[in-house]
Amino acid sequence: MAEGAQTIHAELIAVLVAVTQGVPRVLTLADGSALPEGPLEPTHRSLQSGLRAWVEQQTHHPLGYVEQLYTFADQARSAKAPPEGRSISISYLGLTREAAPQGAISWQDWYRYFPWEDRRGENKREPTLMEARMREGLARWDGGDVTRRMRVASAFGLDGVAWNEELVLARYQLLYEAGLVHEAARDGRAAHGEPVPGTPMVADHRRILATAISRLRAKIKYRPVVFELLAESFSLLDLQRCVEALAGQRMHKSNFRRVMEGQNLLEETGKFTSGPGRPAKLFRFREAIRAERDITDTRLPTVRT
Amino acid sequence: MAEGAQTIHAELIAVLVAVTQGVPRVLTLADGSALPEGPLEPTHRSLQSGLRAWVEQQTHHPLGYVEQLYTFADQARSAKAPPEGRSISISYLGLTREAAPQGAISWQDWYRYFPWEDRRGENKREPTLMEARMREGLARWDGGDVTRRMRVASAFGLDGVAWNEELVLARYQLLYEAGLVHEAARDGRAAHGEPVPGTPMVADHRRILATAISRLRAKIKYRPVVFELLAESFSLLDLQRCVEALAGQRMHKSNFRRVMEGQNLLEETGKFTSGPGRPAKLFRFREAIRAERDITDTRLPTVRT
DNA sequence: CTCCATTATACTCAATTTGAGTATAAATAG
DNA sequence: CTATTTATACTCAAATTGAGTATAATGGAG
Repeated sequence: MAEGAQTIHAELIAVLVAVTQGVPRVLTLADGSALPEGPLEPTHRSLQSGLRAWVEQQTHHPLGYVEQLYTFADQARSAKAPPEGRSISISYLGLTREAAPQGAISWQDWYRYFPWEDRRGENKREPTLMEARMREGLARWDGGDVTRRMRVASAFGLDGVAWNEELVLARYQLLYEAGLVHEAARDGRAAHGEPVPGTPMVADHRRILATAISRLRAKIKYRPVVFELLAESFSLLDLQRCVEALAGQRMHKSNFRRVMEGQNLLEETGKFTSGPGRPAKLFRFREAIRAERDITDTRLPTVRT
Repeated sequence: MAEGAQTIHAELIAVLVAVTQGVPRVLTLADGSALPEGPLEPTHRSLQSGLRAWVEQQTHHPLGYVEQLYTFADQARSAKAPPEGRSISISYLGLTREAAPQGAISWQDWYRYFPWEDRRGENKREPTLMEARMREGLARWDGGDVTRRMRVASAFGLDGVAWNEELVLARYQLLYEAGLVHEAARDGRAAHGEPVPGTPMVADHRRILATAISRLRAKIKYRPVVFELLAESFSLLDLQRCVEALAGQRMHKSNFRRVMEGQNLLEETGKFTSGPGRPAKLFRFREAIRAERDITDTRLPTVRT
């Protein structure tokens, strides 16, 4: 940080999220191994508008909410960069609804990349087979070191620490350091056991995805952004299922209702669902909320049913 | 976002914060009108390490905590950029302790730029003269428009809405739109009254500072980062004063103690303060916490004494 | 040495918010 | 018309919060 400019190559990377029938999905290149990215065009007024334009052209669907995630410029990233310069990647999180993918892109269940992050199926708290294997590998890595052991415990909710669904990145990072994800082997790290299940991605894309999930899981707790993922009108259960899909955790039904209804975020449409069981009221988000998304608080109840 | 690279100029901008005797301060160029910035050097391994190196060289003081804030690339910013290309600015928030400034830099009270953000002095909730003037200007701007009026109310805590200290950026943005800060006039916006008190800064530096304050005020509530601003050992009152300085709000003493002591973040040093009044226990932050900053939760009590 | 101003620390208590249930209502499928 | 399914309404104890009051330990003034 002193004098002189240099040639720099800038790319945008997008993590586009949709939730379809209880499955949180992310837009990827066709085979699911990479996030969509492309160079920053001179024609774009701003980063945000550049990204918006590109996404809407690709997906033919409006992009509801966009948020900047992180900017990377490590030299490790500059493989594709000009010889003398370096490459900067600016990543974004975008919320949208799923549309038929065009061309070489496809929607993938994000838990495909992070199977351990989906805890909606768990009942009596018997660890899954996968969890058991993961713990073994991590234990082999900590090898009794107290600091390491504590990091593992607080990230994965062991030794009496509660599971925190926001720590997606911390968990991925730890698995990477322990050599338990494929990317670690690829980057030449020592492994401490079989890789944990979960599809790898190109370069650091899986880490970027983890960052996005962390951010989103945190954000839905205090800002009304979930509604960008839902249809125009929805029942309280639809809303709950959507939140649960993102958080990877089941929630208490009555409490969820109580919290949501007490916040003046929703208004009734006057219509009802049909189908098996008692019809549910359909709601929509109050339009004023959308305009003040950045200012309006939201609360969500915590875990389990 | 399609093909072709271009020449891009990248800069780092730092918002360095320290708290000295109840005053939150920010490192600026000597006259206080700009934040320190400089081009990204090819020698830096990563953005973060580049910033760290630069800051430590300038201030001769270690930089405790660093966090990326936001990356801008609006064409409005590219005045200094190469003719055909554009300029990207990556901004950072850093926490440190104040040291004698070297060369052309100086520490400034951040409330100098945002006088309305300091509400520690307020007692009976009679609006300040400044506040009254500000409200007038904002009312002139909303001109009865319901949406505008609501934005103002929720950002500034009017019409029964509670003041939210995190909305620093929203408030600055609103004042800018209403033409009530100097930068607005400079950029050729229509004014709706006298500019509100508060020193302007070059380009969008004041907005960046607002972003930093927002982030920091939010962060101290859930991550243990305050201790980067405190001396090695401190009393509970020192800690409280530091948090209050950042939040711009006074807090309830007993409740502050209760929350801080119930969290296992602190450990006693065995020493005590001296001076007027009963000596206070001196604490330090548990070292393990520093290592797991990104994982460990913190809670803070809310407002007022 | 005593009293006072000053700050620290310990308790108290009501109001609210949470977590976890149970009970009742309104549909559809056979 | 009965079982099944989902929605919605209540209940209740535990925990957390907001706002105080009471007591303890200093240094300084007289």
